[in-house]
Amino acid sequence: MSERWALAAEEEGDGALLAPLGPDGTPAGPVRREPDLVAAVRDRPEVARWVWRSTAEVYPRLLAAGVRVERCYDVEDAEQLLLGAEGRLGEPRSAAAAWARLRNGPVPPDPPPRTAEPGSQDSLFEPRRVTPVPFEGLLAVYAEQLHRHDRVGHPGRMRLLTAAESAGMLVAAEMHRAGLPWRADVHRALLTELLGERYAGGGEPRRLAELAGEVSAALGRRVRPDLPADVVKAFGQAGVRLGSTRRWELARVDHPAVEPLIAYKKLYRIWTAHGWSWLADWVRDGRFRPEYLPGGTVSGRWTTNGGGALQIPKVIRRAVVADEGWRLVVADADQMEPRVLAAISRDPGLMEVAGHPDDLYTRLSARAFSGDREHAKLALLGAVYGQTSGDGLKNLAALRRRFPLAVAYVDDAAKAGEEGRLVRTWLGRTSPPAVGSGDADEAGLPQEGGDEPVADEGEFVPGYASGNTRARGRFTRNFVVQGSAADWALLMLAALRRSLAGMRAELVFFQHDEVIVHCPAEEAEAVTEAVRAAGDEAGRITFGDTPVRFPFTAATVERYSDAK
DNA sequence: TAAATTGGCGCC
DNA sequence: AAAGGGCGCCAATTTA
Repeated sequence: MSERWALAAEEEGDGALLAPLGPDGTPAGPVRREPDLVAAVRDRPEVARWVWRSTAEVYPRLLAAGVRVERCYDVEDAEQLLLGAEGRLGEPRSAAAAWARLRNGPVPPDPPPRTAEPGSQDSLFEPRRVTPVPFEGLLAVYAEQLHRHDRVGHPGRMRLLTAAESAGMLVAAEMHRAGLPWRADVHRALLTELLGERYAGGGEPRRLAELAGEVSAALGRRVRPDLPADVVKAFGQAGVRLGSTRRWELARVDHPAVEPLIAYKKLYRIWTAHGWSWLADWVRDGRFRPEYLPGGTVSGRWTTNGGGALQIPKVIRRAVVADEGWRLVVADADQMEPRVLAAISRDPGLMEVAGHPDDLYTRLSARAFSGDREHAKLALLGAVYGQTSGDGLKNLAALRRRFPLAVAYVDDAAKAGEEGRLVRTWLGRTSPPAVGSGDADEAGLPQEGGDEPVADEGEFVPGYASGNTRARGRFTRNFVVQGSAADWALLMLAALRRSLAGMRAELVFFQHDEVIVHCPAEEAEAVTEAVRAAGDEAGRITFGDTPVRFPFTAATVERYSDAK
């Protein structure tokens, strides 16, 4: 049937340790050592799931040898998710730590996170400094983890979550390997067009220097536009008081320096964040290969390491061009937040609105906002983000009248946060505890030790400032929606990956609710269909039996910038 | 002098 | 008119 094997790379050399696993996760045969990890996997196509310490440690080696696996179980990722579910977030998550806890031994701290170095696109191949765990430890931790799934609030959902995020780990490694097609020549031409030529001695390109000159001329003295303090001072001398140099504040000021200043800031950003040095650092052989970290944010959204892959400015997307004869299928999930809110709150009205593939906000506005789509959208996003002022509040009242369960769902999450309780996504990813709350979670599980996670020390101290309490409420309010959307996205990616397995198409980019698949032109139609199917399938698997649809806007293009 | 923080802005 | 969630990255400034 579905065979499961545990696998570990030997610390030295190419060898591997392996063991077949029984239904309860314990070894079903002797541990064996084989001299070639890649061959060990390649020669066992019947294995349906590989259990290993860390996907990032093992899978790049397999991919480099052209070997893919169907499924895996990432023990360290699962440890992190289980610790969260148990209200123990912040305890070390390494397999070595989990093994130490099982034996009541001293628990080693986690190694610090690695940051990708510019230029070293193969950072995934560099072994991470980890505390080694013996193979018997890995086996024991895995078997124990299976039991721990049974003790959380929703065991079935938790099993789905750990399996899905493990699938995400496979996708992440495969996307890193494939890379986003990137035309350096197009990028360079774009930079020259926007920024002007570079001067020989370095420094700002021509267009930036010109704009800096215009700003200075308008303010009557030399100003460095990239220094907020200098800008505020110069405006002050010109009789304009600024609290900051943020764009929205500048845009309200009537002064001839504003326009060139805003233009400067926009171009400066492109120059520093996605300019010539970025190109030299991150694009190699026509591909941009960021390192993806599934579950890199507390809410479960992915992050990337190096190159700012999730913040590629729209104007730069012209450099993302499919290979000759190939296309990019660019697909965006439509109105994901309200659809997810409908599914998790089970609000009948909102589920009905979200039960169609056409524009949700239009339907919403027809129901509760006399056809005003913008108001409908603002009200819903305001509810999800915890907006505290503006039009949002009046519109929120209308939303609450028509969709009481949906609004109550996020209100309850906000209340939980304000009271220092934990909240969870639909599949069971848990919010980090409020630092300073010190309480065990609602399941009444004790918290070991007095050390809180070091992150955010000093924020959210109850009783210190009500502003922090409210901020905590906004965070948990958003967490349940954003995080459940991330749950869905994992299942969507897993489903899409499965459908693409028989094609030449490759997933090359993922950004929260958007995917890019690079494929031969003749496969584009099938890929588009696969994406659409993956969206709805993920909706069914993640959220169960609801009428909510998860449609995509998909475009087949040669350049990323031509989508939407 | 190196590490941590700040301001700003890109994306969702 | 002004404001609400999550990030990463850069340059400058402050802190240790």
